[in-house]
Amino acid sequence: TLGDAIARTMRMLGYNVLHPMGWDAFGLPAENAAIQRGADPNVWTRENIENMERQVRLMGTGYDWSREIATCDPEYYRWNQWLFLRLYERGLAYKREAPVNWCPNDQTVLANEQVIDGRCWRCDHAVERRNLSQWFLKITQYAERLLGDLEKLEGWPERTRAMQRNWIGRSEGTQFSFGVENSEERISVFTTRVDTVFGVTYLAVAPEHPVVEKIVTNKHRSAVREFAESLKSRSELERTSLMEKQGVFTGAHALNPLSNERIPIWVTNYVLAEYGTGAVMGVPAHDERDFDFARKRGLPVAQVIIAPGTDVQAPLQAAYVEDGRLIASGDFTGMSSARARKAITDRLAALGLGEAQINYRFRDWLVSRQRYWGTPIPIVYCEQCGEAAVPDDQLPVLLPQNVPITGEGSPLARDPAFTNTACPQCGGPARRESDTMDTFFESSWYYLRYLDPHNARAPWNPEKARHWMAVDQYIGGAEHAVLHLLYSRFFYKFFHDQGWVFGADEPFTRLFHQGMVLYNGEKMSKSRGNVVGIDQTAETNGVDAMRLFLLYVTPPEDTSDWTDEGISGRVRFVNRVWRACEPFFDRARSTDVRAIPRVDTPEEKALVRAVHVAAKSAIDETLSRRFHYNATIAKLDEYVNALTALEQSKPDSAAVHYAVHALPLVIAPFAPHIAEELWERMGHTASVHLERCIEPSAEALAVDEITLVVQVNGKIRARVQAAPGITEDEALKLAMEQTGVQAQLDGKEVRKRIYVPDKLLNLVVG
RNA sequence: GGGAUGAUGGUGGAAUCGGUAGACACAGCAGACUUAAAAUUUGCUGCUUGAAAGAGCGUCCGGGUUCGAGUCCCGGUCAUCCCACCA
Repeated sequence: TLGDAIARTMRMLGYNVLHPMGWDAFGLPAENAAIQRGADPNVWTRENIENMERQVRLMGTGYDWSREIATCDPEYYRWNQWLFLRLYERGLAYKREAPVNWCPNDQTVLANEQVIDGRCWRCDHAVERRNLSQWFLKITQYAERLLGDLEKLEGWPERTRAMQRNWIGRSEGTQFSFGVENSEERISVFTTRVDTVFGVTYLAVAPEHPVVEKIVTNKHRSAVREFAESLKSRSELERTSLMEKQGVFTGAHALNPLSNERIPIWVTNYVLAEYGTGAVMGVPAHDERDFDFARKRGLPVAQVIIAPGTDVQAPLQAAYVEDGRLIASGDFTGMSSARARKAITDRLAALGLGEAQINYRFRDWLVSRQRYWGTPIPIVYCEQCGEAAVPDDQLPVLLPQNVPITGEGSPLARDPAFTNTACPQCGGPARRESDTMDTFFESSWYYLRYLDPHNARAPWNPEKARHWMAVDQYIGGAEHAVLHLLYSRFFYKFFHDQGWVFGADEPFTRLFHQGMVLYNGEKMSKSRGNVVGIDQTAETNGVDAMRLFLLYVTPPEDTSDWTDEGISGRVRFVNRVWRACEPFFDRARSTDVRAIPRVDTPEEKALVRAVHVAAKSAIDETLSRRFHYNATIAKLDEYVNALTALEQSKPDSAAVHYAVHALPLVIAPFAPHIAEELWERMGHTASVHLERCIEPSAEALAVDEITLVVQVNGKIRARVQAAPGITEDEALKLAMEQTGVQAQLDGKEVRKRIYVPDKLLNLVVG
């Protein structure tokens, strides 16, 4: 509804608006329906699209249906496969074994972005860690650009940019290695606080770290294994948030490369295998986690940083994590933390042991799924040639029909008709990849397909992208901040690098997050059984009243609550509009809506003004990209209230004629049905939606009289009516006549006067 | 722990630049119309005080800047969202 009101207003302002609609149709809901009711996902999805499209059309949304797309259509997903192969050719899609998120309920792996607080974004089931060989997209190669270009996205909400910044999680530090005593092994660590390196009293290593097996002493081997096993059975959720810091000694020691101190190596549960190097230097004096762990394990605390201005210290009661000045740090003693970080990194680099390093918290995007209802990944595995791409001329790799879906294991893997194929290189027997793509793959580029939806030779024509892109106004929920909106930026930058799109390398110039719609304070969902029957509500209240209500309850970025009482105000409004116009139906085209009528009385003048105030509000809210149509609709209320009132007393007034005939034009973007009906009944033959909107006129917006606020010492003491443009002296004269003002002045001297023309006069007295 | 955003009547909200706080609507109350109800319509509706005119208070709390603060600054509380044993 919001997008439609924007598109309609822009169109009536004379812009060429592309307002398309498509269906993100692959994904788990269809597959789950198949499991639960034995439905064919294909049929189920088509039925859903049909029903949703019917409802969207019912709401009077003016999409360009000739550009409609559905991602489950082979016409669409063949280009998914095509794009996947381009990424593959350029090394941006790769298969690798790695610890990944596994949802045991949905029986598939998930991207990190799809794990919310350790749970599956779809079914809320706790996610497990598994080592699996999976397809990834190298989004981390674009980390720096994805992060840096956030600054350029001034049309995006700050919170979304902050979320992406958080998610990318850049951190600058130093990576360097410790030698292991009596071993050739070295253990690399990453730290942002290399200035604390002389305070290292132990090394902490993740249990999965490959070095563990190599360095653990026989005496400690069984304890370490037992510890690692005990962690394996726990979900990531338990490991991170619910468990205390634990650890076991490996029996091995490392050597601090700068101090040559001998330090114990521990395996701990609080070091993550996937971040940084999987190993951390333990500095209890200057890191809260390390302090906590050292205390539990009786490890020494060695302070090497002191707060500026202090010198000797009692034993630390808590970690001192601030920057400061180095002590007991060899050559570096006395330096500030900032200087020391650079100097120590340089020294480590000179020794060939390390270097400055930038780490990102986010990982490559895991795109393969062990599910049926998605785009097949166009790769085959040949016994002779290994992994091979499906050639472009064999696309699309069609998703087979009538595959049994049980919810156990990958459906495609069990379908020999699908998996058995010939190797595109040697022609020998080969097996197709049975995983499908994450649905976010499709949704990362669909906006480009809208430009060229029926192109059979390419996903889109670059010249069309040159003409239309980037998207001027993107509307979507905030829940996609680190999913769809990040992936799309990545894809678009890739397309830009390939020369498939031009100009800015960002797909969405302006982004607006629309709030959710609640029903009586509850989230609408099928599982709660409280989805408002659109058909039924439309039946009782009318579509235009629904549209108006959705825009009116709350500013569009906020969560709105659908209440059955609330909509009655809009139903009344629509009825009032009709009643106000009804008497004019038979007086066809009696008024030129482009000519502002001459009026005599203040009431008539006020009505003409109300028309222009409302028209201006719609335009201002649109062009300012604020979209607070709730304020615009309030002004429509005032417009119609003024019209109804004057129609009672002076039904033949030129102002009433004007206001009646202008009304369809002003409400057209918000209540398109009644607007069209009224327009026709007033004798117009062409659609109101092809008209230009009413251009706000300064003359019509001008007022004859203003209310001047008179303050004494900043407190309001009187309000006086005056003509606009009144001079300060005249205003003062008027003000002094007011008894309330005189009482406050009480003969005191006016020290200062502040005059805001046509608004306010403030008298400051001693 | 870090980050972002917010807090205005019984309710949703308005006040876009520092200049009339509460527009507009919902709910409520009282009246008109009606046999009655619905619909429609008129009036009232931030709090305290007052018969009224009016006066005082009032935008989460405490400070500050300013002639003037819902709006700007500092400190705090609470709420929502994001990240988080990220080294």
